[in-house]
Amino acid sequence: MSQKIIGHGTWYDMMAQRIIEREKQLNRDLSNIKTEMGLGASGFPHIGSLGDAARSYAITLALREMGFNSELIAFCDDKDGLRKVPHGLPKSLNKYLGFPVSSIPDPFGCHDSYGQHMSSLLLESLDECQIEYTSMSASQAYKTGILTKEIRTILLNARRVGEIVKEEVEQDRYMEVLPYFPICEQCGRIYTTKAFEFDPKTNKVSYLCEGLEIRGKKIQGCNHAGQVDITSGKGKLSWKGEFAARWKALDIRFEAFGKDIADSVRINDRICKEILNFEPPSHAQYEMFLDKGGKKISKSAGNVFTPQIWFKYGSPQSLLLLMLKRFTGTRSVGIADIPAYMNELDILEDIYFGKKKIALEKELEKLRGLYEYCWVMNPPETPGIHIPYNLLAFLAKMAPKESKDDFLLKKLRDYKYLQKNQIFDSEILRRIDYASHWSQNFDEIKESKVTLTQNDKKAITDLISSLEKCKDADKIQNTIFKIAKSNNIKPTIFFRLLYSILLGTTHGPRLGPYILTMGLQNVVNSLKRSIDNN
RNA sequence: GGGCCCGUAGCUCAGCAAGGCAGAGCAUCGGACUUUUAAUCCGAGGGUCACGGGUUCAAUUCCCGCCGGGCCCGCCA
Repeated sequence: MSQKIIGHGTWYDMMAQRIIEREKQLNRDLSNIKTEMGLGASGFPHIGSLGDAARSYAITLALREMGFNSELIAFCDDKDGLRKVPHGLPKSLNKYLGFPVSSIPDPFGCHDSYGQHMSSLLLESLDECQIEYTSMSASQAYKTGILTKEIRTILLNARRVGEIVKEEVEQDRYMEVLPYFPICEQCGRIYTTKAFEFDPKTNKVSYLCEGLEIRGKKIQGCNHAGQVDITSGKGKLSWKGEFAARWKALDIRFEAFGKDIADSVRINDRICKEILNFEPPSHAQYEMFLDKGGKKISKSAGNVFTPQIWFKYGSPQSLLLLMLKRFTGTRSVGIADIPAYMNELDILEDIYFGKKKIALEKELEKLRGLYEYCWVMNPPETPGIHIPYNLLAFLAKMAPKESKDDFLLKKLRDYKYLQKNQIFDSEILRRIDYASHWSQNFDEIKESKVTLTQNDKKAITDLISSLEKCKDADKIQNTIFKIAKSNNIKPTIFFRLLYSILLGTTHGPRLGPYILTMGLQNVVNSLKRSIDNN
């Protein structure tokens, strides 16, 4: 009954404790507990890839909070072959299908290779979130030979590997083919080769470049028959085996994974244990992120929801909140959810700083912990100013282009979010930036046609002639009321009408000052147009 | 064929990996205030937590089953 709260009370703390217990039972060295994430480099990284990192890093943080050293290894799968040209990239890349992504030129011309371009996009987003990692890449690993011992063991036990694969997923392939893909020395492709013999004396694998069918599409091989030295870096293990090799060689103790590779992980666990004699790392399986249409967010499909897109509208912490608040469960996510996560982070911040009370201690600790994880354990010392996202987006939309900052400053002071003489700090500017992007892209003022009655038209005509005489805000404000009343229109209704014409919404900022900032003549023109259009 | 997730207020969902109060936002309705300002403030209604069993002093939460919706894998990675 008496429940002691573990760490910060989150799932990550519990998992970390479980890992420690397991490692202690296994009697393994705890001086540096490594977690790992794999990062794909064959397409634009989507937010799900960042989720993998966020969750593994949260475990690393939790382990550190418990007093252990821990390190996140970001392992870049840059020897994977290109299977499909991602949407939005030139068709000319088709000629590189089957090539390791690290040997394909960067179509953007800014990195050493296609693979490096893609993986750097994800690494940049990790930096943005202040996720610390030790970067490694497959090409580097195979070249420097850190996996050689494991590769040898796996190839020498290829028959057993084949049996495990068959037992787990009923796939026959590796009963005959070695779980190793040489890069064809003649055509440069990797998945087209079939490795059939390993000579432990020379470390050489014999292969035939016979081609491979992927998703119904055949990638042609060149029929070259050759040999490759496994220590040369000119080939790689199949995923069914490579994880295990990595885990052992790098001494990995935790790796989270998406359910799409659950089978591979299960197979690798067995290979790791039964063939490499190494207890596989602890695991946690998470669900895929779905886009709002319910389809898996895929690296090669169009309209990829990338971390970079998120950062346009929301903070890194809000993205981490999305990733960390729940571990299980399929998540549907779209750009439209960003404001909600921004607001939720503000609520968490209120809880963290005790501004908002939570009755249950367990609940309180968990939410405080979640907040700290979102800030990768470096939360701000003082709470920020919490301007609701929607309000900012709304104000940003309403603001006259020429004097946006003045307008926002005044409104935020009026609404008491800012003190009388307070000016924007970097935090508020950031929020304004997010909200402005939002309103520009998703809430554009529509040129909706407003239907006017004869009476409306008359009132507006009256307003036009009065406006031309007005010079100050209060006078304009009063004039609007007077005209509404003199035309037998309820002020509320009349205001709503004017907002519709001028802003395309039913409400907005105090009209007097707004009309002045917009420019009297502009307003008059706009009103005239609305009458003419009816 | 194998596996996973979801089902909670009219809507969107939180709560479930640590069993102990049925929750939030929006919407609806009522009231107050109003020279409009994501108007604001106060209040109300709304639930078989999909369904059936089990464990338990106690189950939305854990276990088994079942129905419905969705996803992943079954090439490669």
